[in-house]
Amino acid sequence: MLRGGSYAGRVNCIAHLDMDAFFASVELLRHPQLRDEAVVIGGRRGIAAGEGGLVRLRDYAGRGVVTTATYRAREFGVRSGLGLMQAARLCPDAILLPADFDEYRRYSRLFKSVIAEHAEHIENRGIDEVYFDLGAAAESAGIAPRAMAGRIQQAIRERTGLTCSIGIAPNKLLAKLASELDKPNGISLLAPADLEARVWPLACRKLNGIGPRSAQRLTQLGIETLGDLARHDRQALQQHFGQSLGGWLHDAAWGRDDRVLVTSSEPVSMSRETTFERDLHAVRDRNELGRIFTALCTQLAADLQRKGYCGRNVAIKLRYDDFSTVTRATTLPAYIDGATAIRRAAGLCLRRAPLGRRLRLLGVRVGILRRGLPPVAEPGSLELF
DNA sequence: TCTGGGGTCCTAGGACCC
DNA sequence: TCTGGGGTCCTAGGACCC
Repeated sequence: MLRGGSYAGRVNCIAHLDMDAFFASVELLRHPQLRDEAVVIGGRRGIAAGEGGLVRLRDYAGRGVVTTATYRAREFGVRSGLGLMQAARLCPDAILLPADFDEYRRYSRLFKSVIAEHAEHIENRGIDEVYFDLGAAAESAGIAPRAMAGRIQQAIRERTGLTCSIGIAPNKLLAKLASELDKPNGISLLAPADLEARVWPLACRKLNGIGPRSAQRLTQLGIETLGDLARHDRQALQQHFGQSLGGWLHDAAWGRDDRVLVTSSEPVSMSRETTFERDLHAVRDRNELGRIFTALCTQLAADLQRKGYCGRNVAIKLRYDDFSTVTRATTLPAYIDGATAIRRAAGLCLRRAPLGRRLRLLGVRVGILRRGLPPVAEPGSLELF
């Protein structure tokens, strides 16, 4: 089934545009007095206001990770994904702000609408990134790609007050890599001829698609840089990582990527999950767990209905106190979008999961989505037959 | 007092059908 | 009766990304 649109025509000059420290920069627009402070976005609901209405990282106690940090905070080693308690050790004086996703989404729509005024074929990559066909945009404006990128960067800055970095390359893989090379507020071109000098010295982990696990396995083979990877025997990589991943790793190190721009897509699944304030036990904390479970199903049903989708696969996710994770799923004969139906199916999944040890997270997901309302079981309709 | 929440895609294996 | 192959649907886990 075709799940959206793509654009493959005459693409030889792709741009990857990445907003600089997006959430943190939006917060600095709202709190300009914090511009020279180390600011960390993160934590969980209900960060209490401290002295002067501000919470310092050292005053925070509880679970949670850094979502984003300002460049000032990054100087202390604070990065996305770091536990807040660890971040507090590195930079106790940093200001901690809760995430305001409604506001970030508003700025996201704004900067993307600015790009859309200059470029036609745009691929969304989440809240703060896009790919687009810079070659076509530059051609219709009658200027060089780099000048076009500068024009868009400037327009975004004027309209949003935010800076971004743009990578320009013949394909998405290299464009993504390029946008990281000169952050913040940079523009970088990466041509195939630059591979040896500018790409191969980089750590494998820099490549979009090589995560912590693959990087570790590469290290075990003595492969640290993309140059090491490029020089490694392709067959040997395929022996080690499998036909598909091994081949991809080798191609990627050589800057080869023929993915097209995906300019529209339909969601595959929607989910809600929550990490508890403290670990809960399925039996001893039965009531509290039940309330949270039902609330997740209710929120998920509201999400589906607001966006106009129903689905027929329901899954739950459990994370135990040792951070191990299990999932249980069930596919239903009919599409649903209601809280009660989701709760019922999710409840059956829960019964199939091990509940002996304490839980730190519970999640509910609906998949096999379809646009529209679920079929209504009309009372008495069987009598027609 | 380590480790959020929302996603996508891939793989392996089993059930079932032809 | 036995053997085998291909295709589809489904579950569970895992890697990765923003």
